[in-house]
Amino acid sequence: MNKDRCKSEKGAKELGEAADFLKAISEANRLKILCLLKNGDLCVCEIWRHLKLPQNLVSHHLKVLKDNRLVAAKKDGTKIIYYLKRENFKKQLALLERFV
Amino acid sequence: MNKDRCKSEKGAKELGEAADFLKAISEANRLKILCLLKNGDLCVCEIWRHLKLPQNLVSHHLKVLKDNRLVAAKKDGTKIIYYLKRENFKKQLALLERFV
DNA sequence: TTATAATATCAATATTAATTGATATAAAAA
DNA sequence: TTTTTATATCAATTAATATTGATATTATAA
Repeated sequence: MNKDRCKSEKGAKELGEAADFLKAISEANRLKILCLLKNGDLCVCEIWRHLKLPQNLVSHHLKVLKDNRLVAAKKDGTKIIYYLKRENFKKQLALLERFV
Repeated sequence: MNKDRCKSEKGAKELGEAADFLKAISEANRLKILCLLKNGDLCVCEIWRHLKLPQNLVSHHLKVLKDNRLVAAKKDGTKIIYYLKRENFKKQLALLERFV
């Protein structure tokens, strides 16, 4: 069984979710953000410093990651600290592995 | 060491490659093609039958996968049989794991 | 040889995503 | 209170990708 996962209806939905996850991480700058956050939480200005992109573009990429629940943010005074949502990341990876 | 992979020059190049790989597989129909091919090699017309997309669009998606060396094709009479390049797939996955 | 089946390519359009520039918000510092 | 710092949002533009329709190619079958 499970041989036809990619043909079933349920499979089609999960396959779409897996594709969404992949879209979220398939951009070099976002991949770099994830990579940076692996080594510790960072505020936007630090991420911005590493990426060498306009600040609003960094905000945009962070939003994509946040909308996909791969990162989350917490307030620290005037700064916003971003951190990895490792468990969601793993969950998505596990879903992906059912297809490829 | 390796703590700063995502900050180095070399890291940047590999990160771009990882992103390309992810782009190639981050489309639901292509993901489905990969999934179908896991269960065995298929000619275009069979893939086409499963995907329910126009034939030329299927050809397009196959080309994207082929350009990224995730699948390859061999001739069998009038048919073209596509098959997974498992070793390349694994290689790309391994590269990805260095970042995330 | 002509017709058909299987596949690819090409140009045009549509859709989606990234980038830019300007502006808004909120907290902290002066 | 005014200014500055940190961040987000919004609208406009550009760039990338997917989709469509038409046509080319190649091998086989009639």
